Amino acid sequence: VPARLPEDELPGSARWWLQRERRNGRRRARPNGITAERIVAEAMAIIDAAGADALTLRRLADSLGTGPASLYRHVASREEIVTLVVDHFLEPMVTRDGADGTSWRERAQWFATEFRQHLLDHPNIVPLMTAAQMLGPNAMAARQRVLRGFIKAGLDAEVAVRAYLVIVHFTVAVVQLDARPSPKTTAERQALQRLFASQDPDRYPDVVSNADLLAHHDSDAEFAFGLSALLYGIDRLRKESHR
Amino acid sequence: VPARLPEDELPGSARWWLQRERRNGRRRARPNGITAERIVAEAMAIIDAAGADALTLRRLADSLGTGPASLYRHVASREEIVTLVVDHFLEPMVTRDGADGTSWRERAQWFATEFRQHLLDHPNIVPLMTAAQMLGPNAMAARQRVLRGFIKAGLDAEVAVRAYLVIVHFTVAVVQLDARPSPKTTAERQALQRLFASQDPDRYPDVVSNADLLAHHDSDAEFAFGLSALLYGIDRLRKESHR
DNA sequence: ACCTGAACACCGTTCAAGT
DNA sequence: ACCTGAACACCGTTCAAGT
Repeated sequence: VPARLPEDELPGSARWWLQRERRNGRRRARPNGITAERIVAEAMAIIDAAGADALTLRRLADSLGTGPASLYRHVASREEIVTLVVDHFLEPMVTRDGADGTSWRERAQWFATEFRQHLLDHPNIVPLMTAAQMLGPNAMAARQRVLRGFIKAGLDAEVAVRAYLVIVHFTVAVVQLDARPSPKTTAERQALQRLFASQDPDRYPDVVSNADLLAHHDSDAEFAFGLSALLYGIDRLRKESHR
Repeated sequence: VPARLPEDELPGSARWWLQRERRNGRRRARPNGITAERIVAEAMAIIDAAGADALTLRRLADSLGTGPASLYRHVASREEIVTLVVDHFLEPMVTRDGADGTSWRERAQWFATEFRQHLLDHPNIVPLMTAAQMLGPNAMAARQRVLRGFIKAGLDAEVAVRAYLVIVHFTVAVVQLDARPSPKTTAERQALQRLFASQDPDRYPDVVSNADLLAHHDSDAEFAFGLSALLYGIDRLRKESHR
């Protein structure tokens, strides 16, 4: 069993990111073509293609034409690679933009929708977002972009921060619960409907009689509904704080 | 590499639960005191105490006084154990009740709050909820209880189902993103504040100037806010469908 | 017939030996 | 000084050998 670092030194924690510069100064000798960046990019490709479980240091090293031991010159652990992959994944959220010169609600709608789409485009990354705290450089840049947009559109800083947090959490959340192992193919939906319908009608009458509704739940609609409810709520908050 | 079952045979999927009875009929000889139930209860105890990563078949077998191979007489894989642990965890949600004879909003508030508290009481289980589809017997019973309550309180079946789904998803989601590896100790909060404050003020001015707000985000408040926004939204939905 | 010790095919990580 | 093959201490799972 490897000695465990103090909790807050875990890759991805605030302290870990804070000390990253110093650590990287020490490390990072002249490599033989392999860099942390190439490792992270390749790791993300493997995860995208085959899922997080398939990300093996042996397979990753293979893709890069070395042995697993060589990776440790650029990266401290598998956990660190995953942390860096999550930040790498967030990179497009920095540059993408639209919704300029519009209301904060339109901006929020745009941001949430584009973020959700990016998550849906990389379903194998989604489970990793749970453990991630989104404190890397790309996460910071994306955070700045969204906060700036909200503030420019007239939100108080405090409301902007709360709006940002609740929207990010809600979006990751809904995608997460929706991008679960069994994708909703027609066959899977039917199995789900059958499972609900086959329950004991004496014990679970409402599950049985609503089997269709429960099985055919539309995640796009749920996202749209939840988001609009949250934005509506934030708007009420905004009006209170303006008074 | 073990041959991979078809996707929908994965433990926890609708098909898997549907075929469980048949499968269990075949298995389940007279054991020597070890049962699937004892395995699941002990597995949950280990996860509660030491986290999901600590759930090792060797350690689990040790706790039960056997070798790892013996577990395979009662259970097909580690994955199956985890699936059963999640359903076992949901058991208290079946029996707990309050808020009888009240409005659907009070019931929803009660249910969401008690569910969140149960999740917060078992933080090491929370990450497992992501992959879980909550289709086991206890999940079914809890589903029935909540739907029944909503319908009794006057909601249409369709609105009740949507309300149930969005509340469950939102609750798991917010707890999930909040129960992340680094619990929010004072020290961790300070590190977080320092991280935001130490960003480049030219590139991330709004992150730097709002470091305090970003770091001191209150998850109880966020949950309360999000939930009330969702309930308000459902109420508008309800009024539309009643018209 | 039931149970399980020992083995198999993997892991992430370390470190001494090579260049 | 840098790099990495080989080894270490683990996994989940299987199966032949024991009772």
